[in-house]
Amino acid sequence: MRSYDEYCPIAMGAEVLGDRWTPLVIRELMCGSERFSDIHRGVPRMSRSLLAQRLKHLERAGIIERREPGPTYHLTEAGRDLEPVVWGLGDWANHWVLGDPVKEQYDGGHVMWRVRQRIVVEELPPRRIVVRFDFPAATTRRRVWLLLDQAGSSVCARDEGFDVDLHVTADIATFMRVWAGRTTWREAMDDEQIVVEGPGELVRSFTRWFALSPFATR
Amino acid sequence: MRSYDEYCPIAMGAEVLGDRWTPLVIRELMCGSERFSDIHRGVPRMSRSLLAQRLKHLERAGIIERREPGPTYHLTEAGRDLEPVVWGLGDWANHWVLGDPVKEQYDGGHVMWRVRQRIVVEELPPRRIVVRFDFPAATTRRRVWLLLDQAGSSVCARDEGFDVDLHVTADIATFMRVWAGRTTWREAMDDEQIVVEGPGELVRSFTRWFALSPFATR
DNA sequence: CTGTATCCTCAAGGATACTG
DNA sequence: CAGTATCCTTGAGGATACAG
Repeated sequence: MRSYDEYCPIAMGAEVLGDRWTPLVIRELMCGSERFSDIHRGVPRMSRSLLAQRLKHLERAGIIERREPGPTYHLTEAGRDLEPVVWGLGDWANHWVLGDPVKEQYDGGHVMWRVRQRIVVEELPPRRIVVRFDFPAATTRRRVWLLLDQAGSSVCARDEGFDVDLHVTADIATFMRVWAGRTTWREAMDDEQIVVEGPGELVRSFTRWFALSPFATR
Repeated sequence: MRSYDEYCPIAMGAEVLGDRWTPLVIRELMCGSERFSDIHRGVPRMSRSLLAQRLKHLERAGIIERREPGPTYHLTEAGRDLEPVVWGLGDWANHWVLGDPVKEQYDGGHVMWRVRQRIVVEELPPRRIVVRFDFPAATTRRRVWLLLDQAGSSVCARDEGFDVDLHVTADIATFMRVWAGRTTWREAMDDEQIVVEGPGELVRSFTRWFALSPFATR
């Protein structure tokens, strides 16, 4: 982005945070992604070359640090200091501009990636769990597997013949509204917009380890 | 700006605040400008057509409100709610990225416009005061007049034959550093980087009604 | 003063393929 | 996995002139 050539902190800050995609890259780092591919999974519509470019730029600006081996990316002290600003922007938008999701956002893979980052590992049963999500109305990634494990969970978009423990079938818009805290599990399930099938014990524990968006509870 | 197509408050917020110049336009509104030309004087490197476009966009987004007659522009409730985010961004940059001013920023007109917005009207003598500022090292607007009045002050970049009460001659970089709170009047004057000439009473009251940047004292 | 209209340029960034 | 290289498009926005 071209400089504003103004000696003003707001202008300088906007030069750092104002590049396209940059706030989302920082969001991914704030949400725990450290590896190039993980960051990219959180911002999949951005090209890999552009992500590489942004990471370099942020590194030069002193916001992030690249560590070998790995490599992994981490917020520096300056970057961590920027977190409240980015969360503040999110809180503002959550209050004033977030509406219901629209079709262009119906991406099962993307929601599930965000979901995965929030799984409450401590509440998981002490064994591996596979959950299959079906979002018939999604425009991309209509079927996604969530592989949960206290050691580390992951999201998979290809059928690799897992033994599925839990089946979730959901209207993706409703699912996203629950995730965003705009409606409740109870209401969505009562309306059968979300159906969870599997062993009763798992179904009951589901909403304990499945945490909502960071903005849902604020 | 193209949409990110993500159902995420940070992405939505970035779509509003991420357009080029937009944070600076909001800054101007936060700092008290209401009229099109006044806003533009605060962001003079932006073209007028682009400013018009941004104002419309912000109005559609519910951040600002256009009032007739005038017209004047004002932050809405949503817009005022965004203020802490923008100030937060500024505070962050003030701490982590603001260095000393560089040549591209040596614009006497722009600094003085920012200065004017902060004049402490209550501390002014009860009559009209004209201050002439000379910035020999400035790249644009090397000479600027500040017209002070309890009814309303203004900045003028053309010699209109004023009776000048106070002459300020300054190295613009030092002047900007004082403005930003990175050095003091005392030090700058001791080094003769800033020289204030005029009636003793006015010279002494000068630093009372001349307030520094909002970021200087934070 | 408060914009609008038009033209034109340039560079950001999307798409795609490739590499160590 | 972690990028790089290249090509190519498009639309953002700068410059300028004009209008109510």
